[in-house]
Amino acid sequence: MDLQVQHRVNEMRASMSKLGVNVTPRRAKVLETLASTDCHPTVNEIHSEVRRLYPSTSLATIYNTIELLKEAGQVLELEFSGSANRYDGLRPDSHPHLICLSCRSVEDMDMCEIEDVSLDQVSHASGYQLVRLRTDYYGICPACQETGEGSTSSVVHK
Amino acid sequence: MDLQVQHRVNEMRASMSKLGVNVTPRRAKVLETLASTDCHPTVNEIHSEVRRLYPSTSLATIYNTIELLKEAGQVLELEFSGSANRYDGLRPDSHPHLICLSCRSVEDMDMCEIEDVSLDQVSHASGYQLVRLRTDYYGICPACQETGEGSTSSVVHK
DNA sequence: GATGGTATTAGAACGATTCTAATTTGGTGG
DNA sequence: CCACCAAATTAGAATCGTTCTAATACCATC
Repeated sequence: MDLQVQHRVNEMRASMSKLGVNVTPRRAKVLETLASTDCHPTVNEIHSEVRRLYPSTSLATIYNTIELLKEAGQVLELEFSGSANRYDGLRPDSHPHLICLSCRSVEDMDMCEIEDVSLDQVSHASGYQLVRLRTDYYGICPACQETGEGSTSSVVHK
Repeated sequence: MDLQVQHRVNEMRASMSKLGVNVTPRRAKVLETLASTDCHPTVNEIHSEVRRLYPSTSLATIYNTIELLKEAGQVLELEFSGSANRYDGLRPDSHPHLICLSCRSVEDMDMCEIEDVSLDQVSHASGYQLVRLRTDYYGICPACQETGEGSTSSVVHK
């Protein structure tokens, strides 16, 4: 396993242990899967991956583990109503994403010149106790533009 | 009907007509419902409201009308995976919201000092053809803080 | 080896959304 | 006034992601 992945998995483990949750082999494999990709996998994708090692693993275990990770603040959940939620275990803090309306890819957006307004700032101004921020840009990714997928209005509005 | 509401409904009608969609009485009532509130209603809430005038209206008509409004770019859809989507017909352009994790309220966030990074800017830097931006702040609203709903970690993480 | 608590499983239940097929409506031309 | 057509609408089925439930498996400790 890549050293960086290993390091991130250890962080997650530590966080869970601190909550009194014990990290079983299946759970560990969920952590590793999340720490190994920046593709923001769905529960099903994680499930498939865990099954390669533990073929009898049920979906419930994945949902369960993700719930625990959420409680530990170690995974970021991106909700979608029409399709499956996506999860980011590499960077559980709030950060912006680029979402392709055509191929449904989700990638981190890292632009040095973009600075998110801090939660503290908005908390103070609004009176809310804020814990999280969602910032997602929706459009057509460069790859889909090339194949012409991004040119019809139906796709854009889908 | 309030003049401002009337004005907004007319805008929506015009947009739909331009697409060749005709605005039937039931559809008009959906528009009016959306234009009359800044509470970001769910499909069910709109359905109930439309039923007060046309009791036989089915849910499908509401979904259908909202789909048409989306195509016309006249409603903003806020997706949630665990609960029903919310709709903003007053301001169909991308704008930030404050979402309470306790009472599930959704309100517009209007802070003059906050300036969203423009889609054009991010489009240029990322290579995406961007059409929409989602910016939502999650936390506990002032009302829920008072009733102590915001103090338990379970609520925060729910 | 028995006991108790946690983890896990399979499948049922749930809820929002979408789909489908049948019916209704409203306008147009005979 | 009626027949006809296209669009709108309906009720209910189907779908799909997620959550719940009850039973079973696992594992440490006594």
